[in-house]
Amino acid sequence: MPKKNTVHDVPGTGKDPAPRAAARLQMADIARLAGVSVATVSRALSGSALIKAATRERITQLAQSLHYTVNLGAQNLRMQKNQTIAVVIPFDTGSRQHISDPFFLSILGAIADALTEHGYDMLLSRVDSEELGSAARLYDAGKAVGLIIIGQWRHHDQLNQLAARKVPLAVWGGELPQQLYCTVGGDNTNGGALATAHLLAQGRRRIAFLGDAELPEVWLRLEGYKRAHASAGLTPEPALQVRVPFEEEAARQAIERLCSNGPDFDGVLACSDLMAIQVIQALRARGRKVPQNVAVVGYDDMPIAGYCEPPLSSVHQPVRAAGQALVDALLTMLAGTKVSSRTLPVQLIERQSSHPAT
Amino acid sequence: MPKKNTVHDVPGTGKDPAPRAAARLQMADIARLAGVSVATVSRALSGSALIKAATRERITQLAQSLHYTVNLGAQNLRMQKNQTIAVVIPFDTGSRQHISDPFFLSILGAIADALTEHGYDMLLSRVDSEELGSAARLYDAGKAVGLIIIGQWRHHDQLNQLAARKVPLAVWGGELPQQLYCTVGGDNTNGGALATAHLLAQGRRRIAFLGDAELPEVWLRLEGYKRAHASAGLTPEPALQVRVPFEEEAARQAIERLCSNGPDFDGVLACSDLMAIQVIQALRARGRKVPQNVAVVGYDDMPIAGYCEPPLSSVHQPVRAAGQALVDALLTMLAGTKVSSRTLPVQLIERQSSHPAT
DNA sequence: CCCTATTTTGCAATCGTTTGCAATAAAAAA
DNA sequence: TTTTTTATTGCAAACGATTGCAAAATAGGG
Repeated sequence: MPKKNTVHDVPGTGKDPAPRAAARLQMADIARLAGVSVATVSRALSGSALIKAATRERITQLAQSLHYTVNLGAQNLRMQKNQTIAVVIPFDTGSRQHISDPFFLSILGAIADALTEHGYDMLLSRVDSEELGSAARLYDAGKAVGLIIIGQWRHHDQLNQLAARKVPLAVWGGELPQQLYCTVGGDNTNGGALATAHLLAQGRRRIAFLGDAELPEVWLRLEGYKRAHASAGLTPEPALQVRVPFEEEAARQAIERLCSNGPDFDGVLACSDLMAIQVIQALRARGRKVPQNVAVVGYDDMPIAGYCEPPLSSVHQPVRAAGQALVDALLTMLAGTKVSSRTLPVQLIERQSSHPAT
Repeated sequence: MPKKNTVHDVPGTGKDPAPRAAARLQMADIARLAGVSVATVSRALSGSALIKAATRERITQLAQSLHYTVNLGAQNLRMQKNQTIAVVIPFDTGSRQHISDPFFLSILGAIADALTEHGYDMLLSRVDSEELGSAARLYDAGKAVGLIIIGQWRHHDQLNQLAARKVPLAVWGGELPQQLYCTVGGDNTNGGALATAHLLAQGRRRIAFLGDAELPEVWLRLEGYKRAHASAGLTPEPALQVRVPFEEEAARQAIERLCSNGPDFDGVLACSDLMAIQVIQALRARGRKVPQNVAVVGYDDMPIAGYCEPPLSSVHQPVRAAGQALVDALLTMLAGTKVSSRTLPVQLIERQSSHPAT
């Protein structure tokens, strides 16, 4: 059988009986149309000085008018390059809803922008956080030259394994002791400390901490919480440190449990704004006033924080800078330079949820 | 001359002779290690029955232990296939913040899931909405086989041009008259009508409509708003239809202007939850109570809607279904079947922001 | 008008896979 | 054993681009 599969169906021609998808234009087509060889077309399109200016111009025009663009797959193959970075958003089995946390989404936007700026494409992929290792699939398969992983969750070890395999990797999260990979993250310890100190300064003495300390970032915030207490010469009550996962309704339930059984409290540090908002609502439902009876501070300082009722105090994370930093880290890594983890400064935004009514 | 041009020049590095990026493993390596030809490896890894079971097993093991995966770029090239879809999020020049609207982000998550389910990879890209045409770059360059565009904004025409060029395209947005491309969207007209009818049923008679009617989706909602008035035998006052772009603070300002100058109103239909929340806050600041003085309904029904104070009535859009539908539409289109636009049902979720206090 | 520089162009090999076909090895039949 | 079949494997030509080198075309000098 002859090489039949090289159908050069010029789009739109004739009455092709099989409604094939408009045959892709390729360099050979342009070459034929311009009456030159593919080599010439290739050089012309890449602006090589070897090609006579007139020819180059003519070819460029032609390509443009036909909306021809070199096939990046083939180009990458030949040139051994690849301008794609995979961004991985892990989700928890079962409640696969992490992507809905506004914070992760906004950092995603920041990363997208930073990558675009550097001329990279972004491959987005969700993987089960239990199988973070499989995040490297895209790397192993050569679809991406590096990985940015949003959140380390409880899988420090898997990330370490990836790093050990020399997979280029930048992770949004907290810096941990035995860490082989590079992280970029907000200063969680300081964030926790700032918020706690602020609440203490308001005279609150029984501050509940809501978050899942199994997650490195949260654990660090808890450290800050403890540290702030220590600096004030206080010891926080363990029962006030409540394990609350990043899940729908979890914060509300936690508060309700706390109100019913738990020790009393007059302040709350929640590990996300979403949690904080639920807390406020739950407290309201119980007839406790915010901030009069209980002062509440959230985390992340998403846009909604400013629009709540009462406006929510929150620890601001520098999202745009974070995206930039992650991308920078990965790219310098790819350039062969060793990079160390970075901690970005955070800032407490005080609003009414943690102030006596004015 | 020997094939010397395989210089793995790491970008930026000057004269480093050694520190090359961990040479990528390829099929030839596996072949050498297994003592067979690449053809055999290729067949073994694809599970061909031509290869003796024992050999196949041995090769598979070897590849696995070395974390080898076929290079998808090369594979795609050879097999003329491509399992990547580009998802485009347009942003407005200047205020490049559309991606921060929680709604777009959550639909993004839904699309990601649907694509993963079908075995497609997702390339995320942001483009200036003024140059929507350039969204096709990824398609022309063969990096993606089709496009999903989130929001048509004010660029119906550019989308039509893309469609005319036969770029496989599915767009989240409203269905318009002269439309060549396929859209999937919520039933905006009905959404607008439902919300308005609800407000009318609460006895509200002067309902402000906040949104930018230049956007097709908003325009359709406005149609619904008018239709609902008509069915009730009423005529809405034009001055109550306020043009508010999807921008930070815009809704607040609009409400303030309305309170100061504009005609009086006792109900508001806002075109996103974010707007609605700003509205509530702005009204509060003016001393007007929600819902007693003014009833407010939002749009999208994002998770925050339920957590506001008061909880926000909103028109729920089926985000997950939307993601699925977009992906389905594009994939059937790619399969060669013609698909027509789809309108998904929406649902009014009544909460306290539009009810008399109970 | 011929010969040598200098531009422009094209040939062909290559990137990492897949796959039709021919070649080899093993098994079955004679 | 020799011959025929039937399992296994390898060769080599694609896929759509890039690029070193040589060939062709043009220009410059006698």
